[in-house]
Amino acid sequence: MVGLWPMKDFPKTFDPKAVEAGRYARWEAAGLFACDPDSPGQPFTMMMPPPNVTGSLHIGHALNMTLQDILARFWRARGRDVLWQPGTDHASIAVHMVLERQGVNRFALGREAFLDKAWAWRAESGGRIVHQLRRLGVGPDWARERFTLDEGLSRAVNRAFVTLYRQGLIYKDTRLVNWDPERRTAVSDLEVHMKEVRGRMWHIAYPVAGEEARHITVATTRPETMLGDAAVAVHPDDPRYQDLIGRFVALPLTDRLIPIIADAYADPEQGTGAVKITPAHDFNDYEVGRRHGLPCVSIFDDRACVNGNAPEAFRGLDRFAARKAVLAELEALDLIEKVEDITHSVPYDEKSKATVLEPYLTEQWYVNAQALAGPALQAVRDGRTRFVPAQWENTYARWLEDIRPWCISRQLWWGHQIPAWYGPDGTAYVAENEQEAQAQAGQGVRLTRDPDVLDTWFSAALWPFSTLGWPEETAEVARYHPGDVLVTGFDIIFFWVARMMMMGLHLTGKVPFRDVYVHALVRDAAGQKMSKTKGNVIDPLDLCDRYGADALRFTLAAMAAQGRDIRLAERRVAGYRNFVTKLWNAARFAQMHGVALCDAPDEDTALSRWIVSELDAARDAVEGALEAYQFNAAADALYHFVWHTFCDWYLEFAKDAPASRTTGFVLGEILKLLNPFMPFIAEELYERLGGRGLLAAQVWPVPRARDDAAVAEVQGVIEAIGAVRTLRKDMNISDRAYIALYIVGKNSQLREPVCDLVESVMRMANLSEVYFVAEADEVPEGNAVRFVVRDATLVLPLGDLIDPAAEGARLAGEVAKLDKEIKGLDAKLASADFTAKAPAEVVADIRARLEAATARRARLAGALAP
RNA sequence: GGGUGGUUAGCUCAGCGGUAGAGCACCUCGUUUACACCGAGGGGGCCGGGGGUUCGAAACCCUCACCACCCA
Repeated sequence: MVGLWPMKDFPKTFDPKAVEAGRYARWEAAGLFACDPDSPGQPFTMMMPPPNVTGSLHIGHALNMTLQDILARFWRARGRDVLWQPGTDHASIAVHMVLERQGVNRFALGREAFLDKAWAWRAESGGRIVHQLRRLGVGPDWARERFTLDEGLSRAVNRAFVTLYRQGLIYKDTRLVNWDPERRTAVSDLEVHMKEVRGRMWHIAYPVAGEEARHITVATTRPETMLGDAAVAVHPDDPRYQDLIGRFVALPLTDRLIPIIADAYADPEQGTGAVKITPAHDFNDYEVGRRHGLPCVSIFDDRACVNGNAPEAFRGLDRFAARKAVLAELEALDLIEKVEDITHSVPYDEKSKATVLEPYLTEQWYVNAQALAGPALQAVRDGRTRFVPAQWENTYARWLEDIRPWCISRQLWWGHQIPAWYGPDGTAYVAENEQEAQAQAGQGVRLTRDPDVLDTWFSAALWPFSTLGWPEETAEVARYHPGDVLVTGFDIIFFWVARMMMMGLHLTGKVPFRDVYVHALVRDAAGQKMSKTKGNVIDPLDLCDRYGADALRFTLAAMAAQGRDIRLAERRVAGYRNFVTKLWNAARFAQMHGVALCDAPDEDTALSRWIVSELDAARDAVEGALEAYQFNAAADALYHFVWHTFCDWYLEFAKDAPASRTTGFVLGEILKLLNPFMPFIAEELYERLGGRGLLAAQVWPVPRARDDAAVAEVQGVIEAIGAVRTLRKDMNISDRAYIALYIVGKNSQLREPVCDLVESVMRMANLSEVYFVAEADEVPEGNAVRFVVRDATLVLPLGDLIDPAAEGARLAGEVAKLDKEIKGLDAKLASADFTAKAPAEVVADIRARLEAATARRARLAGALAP
């Protein structure tokens, strides 16, 4: 099959847009991405971290998905039955926010109508990201796509909840939580974003009860919370306040007396050393309050407006208005001693970063995470689950060792409604469905379901097995669980990885995955985290448009070095786009000369055996790197082989006889090796070169015997050509001046390889003739440039083109350089410590280097002498 | 305050006990039909500072400085 594509249809550059969509559709239609439970292949399971249903593709997703797709395509080609499980999570609070932004007020609308709107939104624009993923060329098993609110996954959630509840590991408790007063819901400790903001520190004098003239001064950034103060604390050893401990202050603006207590929480160095204690509105104060049995009086309602526990005058004011009112009153009473401008950390909600969160005392559902953490820690300690890079084990372990109860209820509507029903007396009946709850309560008891939903991460924690049908004992659970690897970013080790470990081990007895590959964060070229507000966001779809998905994918892989963030500069993408073009043109060259893909190379030439050996080395490097999740090393090996070995040398040599089986063979193998990284162009070229079927369905190249002798031969030729080129440039000989080359050494190891490739050598080094001579005096008289390659002296008789003095100086310089090297190596070998203590192979290596340098010096000196 | 990672060529980064590397940028030459998104050649580094371990350190240990992130 020759001339399959007329040259006018094989332009000089690859147009990604023209082929990407069509290629993807063909892969999908061919069922290429589907797992095959009946296949004899060993399963390879990878759970896609489900993107948020409100999300759209950002560069972090692009990295995460590209790396997974590389693994999926690689292992599939190596014969594994790959299940890459896709889906999205329902993102409770994010969906609420999306609808809020559209002007939907859920409290006005009511639960059912709100949920209708949420589902309608999801049907229309939810999961946009799932379609964007196709632009990247990534291929999970779309037929198995799941959503965390799917019926099966919801059943898994109920089963998990009920199981843990019956085991006493889920319970209700009243404690302080982080509260979002706008959405009126609890939020996770992990979803609190501490932001440094300018604020003020007010110093307020509290009158000591029964001593009109005496005050104790407390400092606070939140004066409005004084209405809920339960005490003033001083350090037990603080000499200033010894006589006040146990006495009371008259809390201004109220008619309450509150005690002055001694607690080490009060820092004598800070401010006045006295601190107001508001147990219902501050996490630290809550602990102090518990230690001292103080009342815990909340002065806010769920919207953070002052409630009935505060004096009449302030009721109904929101927290910001309340602050103004309190300050005005205190001012009027002349109790404000000082106001300082400060910067301090204020808790905002992670999602919008706009709402100030409020510590708020409520009853919520909790998971006893401490009980689940032990097995999760143990599984990593004994290696059943392995972090790559391993350093993340520490992060994981430190968090689990110090884990707090996991608040799983949210006062939201979009999500898994908690499977708990209450009787009229408040008794809770926890069951997988209402019928069972009714059965527990007894017929005729009126039940009301708990209105709250679960933290989205609760269902996400079940993802590795709920997607496979758990709690049913499905064939998929048996085959694909536990998974082989989870590829994710470090930012969700706590949110997700740790929780999957805890839930997976507890509910299934197995770790959810063997390896956790933790990749970097993608930053901008200056190392800044990308954010919309900074305006430094790089849009992966835009990069795909401008450079092609293959170039973007290859860039991300090439920069994904372990343990380091990626600073993505656009010119790197452009650079790898150039690599795509280079590959394209290599194939174009082959096509022009009628090369077609071939199952086996020629065996009869050193050139062929050399490139096949180099190809095999590249295959080996890529395999080893991918098995170890060293994506950058794999990409580098491919880049170097394709460009600097295949294109720069092999194709140049091959120009004398381009249409060889070897060229067709090596090109085909290159496409297979590149397929995981740049699937679009690889597939396109595979077809253009007459490949059968789809490239993406081909098996990975098998190892081949390498021929070290052929490698050494061709490398000698390459060195000789390189040496001639360098010398020409040094001597300022134009590329167009064709000159003769004399190789001194009739039995040189260079002789045969150079003779075999002499046409190429002459073309590549711009030579007019190549002569082999036995002795240096056979070279014609006159000025010449001499240099040494391996065991031969090469001479370029250049006559008047060179200045003999300059050439003599150049040679002397070379000799001096070698003398220095020889001296260094000699010194090393002269050291008894070195020869005695260094490993034998290192000593032998130094000896060999010394010998080579000495021989080289002798040849150069010989050239210098006559 | 506690923890983690980083500091290697102008830039972005590999390498992590045995001759300092890549890509981009830069300089010189080149448009002979695969490719100027190219080819050929070249310059450029006390591997953050200081100690130590070792026959040998960019790499291992200690320490300091600065940067980034995570947790309080």
